[in-house]
Amino acid sequence: MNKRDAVETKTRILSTAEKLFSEVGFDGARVDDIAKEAGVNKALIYYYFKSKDEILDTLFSALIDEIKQVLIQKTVAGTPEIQDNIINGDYRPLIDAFMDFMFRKRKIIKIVIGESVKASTKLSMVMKVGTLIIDGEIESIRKAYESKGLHFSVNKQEFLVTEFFTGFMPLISYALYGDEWQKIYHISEKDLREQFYQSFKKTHLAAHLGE
Amino acid sequence: MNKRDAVETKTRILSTAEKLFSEVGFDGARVDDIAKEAGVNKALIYYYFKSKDEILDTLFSALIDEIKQVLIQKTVAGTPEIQDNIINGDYRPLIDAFMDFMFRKRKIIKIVIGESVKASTKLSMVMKVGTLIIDGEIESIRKAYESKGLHFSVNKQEFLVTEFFTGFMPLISYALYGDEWQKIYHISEKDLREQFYQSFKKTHLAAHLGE
Amino acid sequence: MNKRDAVETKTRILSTAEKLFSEVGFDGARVDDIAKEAGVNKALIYYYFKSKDEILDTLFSALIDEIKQVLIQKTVAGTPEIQDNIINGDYRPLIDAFMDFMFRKRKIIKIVIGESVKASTKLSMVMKVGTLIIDGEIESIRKAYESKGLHFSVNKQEFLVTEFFTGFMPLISYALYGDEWQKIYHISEKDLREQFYQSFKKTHLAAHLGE
Amino acid sequence: MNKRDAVETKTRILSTAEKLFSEVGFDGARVDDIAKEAGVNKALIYYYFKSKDEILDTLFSALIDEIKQVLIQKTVAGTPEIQDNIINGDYRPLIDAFMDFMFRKRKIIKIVIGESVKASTKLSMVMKVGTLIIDGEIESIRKAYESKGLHFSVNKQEFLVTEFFTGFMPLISYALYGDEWQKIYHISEKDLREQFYQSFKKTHLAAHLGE
DNA sequence: CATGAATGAGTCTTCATTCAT
DNA sequence: GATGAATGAAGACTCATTCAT
Repeated sequence: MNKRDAVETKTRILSTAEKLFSEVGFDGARVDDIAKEAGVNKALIYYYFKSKDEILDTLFSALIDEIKQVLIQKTVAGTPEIQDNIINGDYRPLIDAFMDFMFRKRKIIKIVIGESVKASTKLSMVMKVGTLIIDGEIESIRKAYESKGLHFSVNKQEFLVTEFFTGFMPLISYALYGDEWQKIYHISEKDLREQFYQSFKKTHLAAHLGE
Repeated sequence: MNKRDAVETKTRILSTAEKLFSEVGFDGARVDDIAKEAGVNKALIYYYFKSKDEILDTLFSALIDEIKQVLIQKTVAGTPEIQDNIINGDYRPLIDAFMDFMFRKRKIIKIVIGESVKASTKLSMVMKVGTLIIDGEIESIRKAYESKGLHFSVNKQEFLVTEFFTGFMPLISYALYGDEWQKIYHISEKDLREQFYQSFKKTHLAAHLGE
Repeated sequence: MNKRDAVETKTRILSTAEKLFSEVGFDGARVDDIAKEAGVNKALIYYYFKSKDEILDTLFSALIDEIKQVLIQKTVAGTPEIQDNIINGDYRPLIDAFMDFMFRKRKIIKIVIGESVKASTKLSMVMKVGTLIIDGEIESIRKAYESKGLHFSVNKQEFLVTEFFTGFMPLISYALYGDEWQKIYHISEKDLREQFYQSFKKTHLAAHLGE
Repeated sequence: MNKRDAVETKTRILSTAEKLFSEVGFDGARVDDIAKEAGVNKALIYYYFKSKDEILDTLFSALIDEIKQVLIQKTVAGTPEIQDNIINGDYRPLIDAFMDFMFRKRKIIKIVIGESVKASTKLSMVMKVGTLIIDGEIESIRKAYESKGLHFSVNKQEFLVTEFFTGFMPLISYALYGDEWQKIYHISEKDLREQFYQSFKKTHLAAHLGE
């Protein structure tokens, strides 16, 4: 096997683990099953990863890296258009980008949430990621304002609470329960997302606008 | 041992299980530890419950029962005062009652969320409970309106999406991460709750008022 | 409960145990199940019997007692008619009595055989019972002969081997597998028994006659 | 470890299980003890076998395979000499081969009988094996006759009953209780076998000859 | 006699992890 | 890189038996 194959093998292990962790939880997933479903020998998993925990850590790190990437791309390093939209209160493109990302990553998000509710966890990944995103958001908005010569100030603590509980968590919830909602109410992802966006707009975003 | 003791023993097992499940997750909790911490013989747990799963089911059922109880008490069967408040858009007492309940029940709520994100779960408890609560809410509001000879109508699907994702889930999030937030930001429960309420008011509740 | 009921309760426990032991083996049977099926409290079983083993011992003792009873009644203490038959080589009534008994007792016989094949068992019940019966048989034949002023002599060891392996064990086998044979070959107990008797007659009994 | 070792390990587990099952019964045997006595890690047993039951099944299958092998070798595919013997009514070599086999396999035969008397067992192994052997026997005799231009006919049902209860079961009994008999009556295997053969000859085989 | 509650000592089975090749 | 074999440490669940009333 050449390097490309090796990388591919490791990736296959990771995505299989992601799938299984999201389906049955981290504790519920068996390394045996990951091996079987990934089509590799179990010992090989331990060749690539020191432990089952390290697989999870790798997935988490990758998630955080991607989030940073998306944040930078979609906000801070966003096009002048995006920045205009933000100032004009048209968050639609931003939210859409975010929802795309979240929906695509819903498997690992489920894992993160599943792990975060265990009290044993040190600093919950959710708060870690939430704070990360919100900080990025603040920065992005500030930058947008500044690029127009405007000033943006905010009560950090108040802002955080609002963003985390009424902005970030609803979006996360969409990633967690969107699938199920579609099934129960026989609604397409597109339609549900539109409904969600309307709700989000008239609640969370309305507050943004109002400020 | 008389009947009272037996009931007490079973209750002790249940609350110990609730505690451990919430701390390390359902899979992470050991029946041995539940027994040890509850001060009972392990076999006794299996005398009262067919399996570890049945302990969880019992906790879930009890939660749902309590929620129904609270709902009825605080809304549909509420005092005229409560009903007046609803019509006047003063949801504070209602929300407070709810947050009290949720904060008190945060241990089991964490378990529910932890289990709900596993795809294997049939109909996620969260959606079950969420729908239950929202239906109760609708009924309560309708009843409040009708008692004043007013009419209350709502687009059910739209209402559900809004209530679930931007109303129910933020409240759940408060139960999930309130503790951690307090620790990280060195803020008391009372203060955090006030902040949360203000955020909730200017986002979710504002939409209610606006309708 | 008066004494009659108490006896009845104990009997019910015994017959339920006999049934379960024969169905799933001694090890496979649960005291819990005996209690449930007998409709008594589990602790009550321990009031009547010191242990699960003692239930088995009681069943075994009762079996041996009954065998002795039957033997005496049907052979040694048999009517002159029976004794005539024996001398004339007409074992039919004797064999019939025996098969009746065995078929009726097939449940406990299954238990005895099941236990006897465990090497750990001290002296196998089977050999104990087998020897008991064969000794009785010898005595009965001798007595029949003597009552007619005839003499009956036998090479004990040779007789024992023949009686045990080609006489006693086929009869036991009938008790063990008669039920199943009926089911598989769709044959009534009456017909199977007739076939068995013919086979037994032309093999084992023929040798008796020939002597 | 190479493949040869692996096979050897699995075999060791099987023969240890066979030994223990025959000593204390299937239910009485502990997987822990099998592991300890086979000198392997307990988990390794579950690497090779899905469950304790599967160990038993494997032993049973192997027994049936061996029986088929012996049958073919000793009868249908037997030498002309063997076939001559059968026609001449000299079953000694055949019976000897059979008794050798049975005595060698007495451990697993005890297990089979022990399990077969449990009503829960589907189609009792004993009847399965018994029928298998008897069918093979019929075939072998028929073939011997035909090779000499002779005709062999038989009433199947009658033949089966005779062979099973007065031929097969006494032989089985010898495997079950031969050991014990030797101990009780202080007789060598060789002598007991001779006695058994004489008894078998003048009962079961005499009927064969007479036909 | 009778019972619900309680227990100690297993018993099978699982699982993350490692070893030898 | 890759694999079949092997292992230590638990884990859920069971069961005969006893206790208190």
